[in-house]
Amino acid sequence: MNTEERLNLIKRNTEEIIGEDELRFMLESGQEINHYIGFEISGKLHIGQAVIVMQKVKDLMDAGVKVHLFLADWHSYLNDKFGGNLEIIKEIADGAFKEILKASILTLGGDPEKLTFIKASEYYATHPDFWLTFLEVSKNTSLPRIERSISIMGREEGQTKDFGSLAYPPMQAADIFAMNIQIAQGGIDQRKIHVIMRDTADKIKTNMPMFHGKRMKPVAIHTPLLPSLAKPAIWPIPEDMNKRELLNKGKMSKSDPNSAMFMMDDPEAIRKKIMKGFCMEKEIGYNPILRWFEMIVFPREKSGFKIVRPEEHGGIISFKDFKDLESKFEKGDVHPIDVKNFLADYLIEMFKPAREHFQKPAYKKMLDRMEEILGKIKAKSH
RNA sequence: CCGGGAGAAGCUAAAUGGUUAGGCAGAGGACUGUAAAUCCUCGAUUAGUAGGUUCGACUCCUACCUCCCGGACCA
Repeated sequence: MNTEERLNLIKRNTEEIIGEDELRFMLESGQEINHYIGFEISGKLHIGQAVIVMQKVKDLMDAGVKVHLFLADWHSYLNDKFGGNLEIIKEIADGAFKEILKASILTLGGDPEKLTFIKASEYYATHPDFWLTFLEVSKNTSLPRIERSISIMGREEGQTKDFGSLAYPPMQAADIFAMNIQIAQGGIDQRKIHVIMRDTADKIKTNMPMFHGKRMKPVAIHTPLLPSLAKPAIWPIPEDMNKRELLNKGKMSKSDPNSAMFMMDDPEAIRKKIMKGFCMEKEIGYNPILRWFEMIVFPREKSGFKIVRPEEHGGIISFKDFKDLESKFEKGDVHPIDVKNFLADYLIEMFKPAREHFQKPAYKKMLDRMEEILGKIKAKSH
């Protein structure tokens, strides 16, 4: 693969890349590039993470980048995951959660053995100078900025937060510096923190961001968020609102079981969730189902695909690319049921490896154990 | 630590001490070749916890817990 091919692989299906010049420079140098993406330890990964985010991890692997999956156990504690129980968080991080990440990459056709995991708590224990970097980031960022960046933790604005949660953004930035990362990956919701990271990069002295002897700001790669299939909060959407923007805002939430889909969902559950999806006939402005085609199906079916329907509903119809699907949908040549049926079948087939992986007793046990813990925490908090 | 306020379903919210309205979300059904919209149906053996007063407590009292707001302490 030449530089251009590697760059294109890294860039495809991203929302944005901050620092493309640096990225190009690094690729041209031929030197090893360190990537990282942090995961909070929560329950199962919804497919926005397992498919969209992990596909980018695989792209980076394929482009010859050294990828690292950062298990952010301390961050999860700060963000009250698993009832804020750090011991449970650590256990899940080493068990079910890591296994889910491996299964994701397996499903996407990658080699789980090539993934490098780093657990935050272990990293901090062996790298005490992390904390000086943490202070340096903190010292060079304003309080309002930290507060603004904190919405990524899934909190509403104005909601009360403890002081510890303010440590989260500088920690995340310091993680990147301390581990000598050149590419920080995340969903577009991570943007504010990554910008803080890049803005403070020049001020850092202890773990100066370097690339083979040259000072360099880490690059940020952001993937789009897979929208929830639920109907928008307001419908019909007023003329002056940007439908696409709204669609991205309605991201999937794990806490809402109906808005989130998981790779290990059984076929009936997948089908049901797709069928429940909001999908207006001929509406292409706000249509999460079509957006899923754009984000999941077309990147994998580069030469297009066809939908086989009963004769009374039009018979076989094929699409060469997303625009083609959109225009046919807008004209009413394709019905919501047609695309829903196809999408359900497609996802059921696509997630088969993950489903089978977690049917193996050892892994199933891990999942069950995690569900059990989550259930207990839920019961306790009521 | 002191003072003040609050705690009712997933969220929100009314009811002079008389046996928990309503709204949103959710579930089921009808109608659409999906979903949405609309229409029907359902949902707390129960009010932060534990006691007490009373014929009767969400409502009054006491203690404790949690959260919010002030103040004190500033070595």
